[in-house]
Amino acid sequence: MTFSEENYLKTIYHLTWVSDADISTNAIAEKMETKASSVTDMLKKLSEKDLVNYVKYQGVSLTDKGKLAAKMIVRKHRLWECFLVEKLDFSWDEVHDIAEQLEHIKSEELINKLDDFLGNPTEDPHGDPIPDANGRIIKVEKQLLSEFEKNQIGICVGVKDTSSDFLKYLDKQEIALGSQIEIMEKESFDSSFRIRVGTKEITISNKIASNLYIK
Amino acid sequence: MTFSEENYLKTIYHLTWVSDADISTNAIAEKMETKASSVTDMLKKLSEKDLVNYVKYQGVSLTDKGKLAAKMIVRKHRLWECFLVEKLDFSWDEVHDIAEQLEHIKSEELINKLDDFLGNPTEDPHGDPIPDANGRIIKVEKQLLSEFEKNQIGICVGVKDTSSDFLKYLDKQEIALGSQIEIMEKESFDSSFRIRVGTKEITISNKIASNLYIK
DNA sequence: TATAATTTTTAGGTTTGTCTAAAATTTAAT
DNA sequence: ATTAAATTTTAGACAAACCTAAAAATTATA
Ligand SMILES: [Mn+2]
Ligand SMILES: [Mn+2]
Ligand SMILES: [Mn+2]
Ligand SMILES: [Mn+2]
Repeated sequence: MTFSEENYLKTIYHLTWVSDADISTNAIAEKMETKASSVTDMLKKLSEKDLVNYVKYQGVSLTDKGKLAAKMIVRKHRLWECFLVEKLDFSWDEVHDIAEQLEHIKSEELINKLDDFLGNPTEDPHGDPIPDANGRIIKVEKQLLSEFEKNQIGICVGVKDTSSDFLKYLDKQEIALGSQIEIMEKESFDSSFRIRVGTKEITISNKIASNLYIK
Repeated sequence: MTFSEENYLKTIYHLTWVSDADISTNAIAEKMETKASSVTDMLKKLSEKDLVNYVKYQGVSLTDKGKLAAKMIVRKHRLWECFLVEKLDFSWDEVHDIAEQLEHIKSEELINKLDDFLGNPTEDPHGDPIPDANGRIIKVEKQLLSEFEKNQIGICVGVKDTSSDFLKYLDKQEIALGSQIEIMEKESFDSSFRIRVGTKEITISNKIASNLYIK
């Protein structure tokens, strides 16, 4: 399996995670910053290899084989991110691009030993679940902070947007995974929030609140 | 720089390490298990990028720029081998192929943090020197066991052949880096050796002796 | 439902790195 | 110094992964 094939599978997997329906050629092209015609070429190839169910003009979905392959790539990506943060002291906004490279290293033994070395973590530095060696995922129920109401209290357990910009903003506001967050006020006009993080009280926009997972 | 370009540079570097003279197209082709015509194509490209000095029909050598690039790849290869052996508990005969992949991961910060994490080792699991971040190498003088004479005593500090077969043979004979080796007898007929490793006394062929570095 | 807009596919082309076969050059052997 | 052998380069082709432009199919709109 080539890097390119792996990247397509992973993209289809991620798009399916949020929508669940069949994925369109254009959705893949946009996410991968490539052209629709290139996507069509690749879908034919992946279909040939029984990694996706593809019907011309009708969108695409992963086969069981394709889904497992995609999960193994995601597993590698997230385990490497853990390694970078926990062992090499990278911050959570620096690891994604390096993990994009490391996720393509081919060795089952390597990834399983890395998993053990890290103490078999179930979540990566952004709160996303790590599939085990068989592709099983422990799904933790979590809500967006934006769906919370006044006086509710929760723990920050994940981020939806994992861009460096957003993560650095959270660092600045001292919001991290595990932080306790209390809703002090929800402004009805713009759906912004006044929240308490630890001892500090701050105001965050709805856009921020829509990218923080709370439990 | 592509994987392929990096592999060519590394190969030229390794061939130069042993012979020092200009490297022939065929020598590269043989080492990389590819065709001479492919090598010619690549040499033109590397020459265009000022990574090698290439004169048609006359062989090739690395420029300073090319040599530094090659050293950085070797640095990555050997640091990853250290990581695999020391942190993930791989044995020294299992790490080369995985390191062949890992050496192409692009991130200066990653490799320097890995270097620190490992305690800035100067040698990899096979006794080969690890270039530092500036490309400097600490060369340790070492001789082949085959050049030793009766009654001499030394410490095994490296292997010339790093094939899995050879390394497994050494494991079986309980010869490892750091083992003390004493020449009990040198057979003039076939240049085989009777040696003592620790408490055990064994006979090794000249071929084995020609692949063990002693200090 | 006919037409317009959008999406998707096809057709044909480019780049990278490989190959085979033939030509050019160098090296070795009379 | 020729000729023969080996090495190296060139010429032309191919697969992978991408592209642009045009055609086909689907979806939305009047
Ligand atoms: Mn990531
Ligand atoms: Mn992540
Ligand atoms: Mn190696
Ligand atoms: Mn090594």
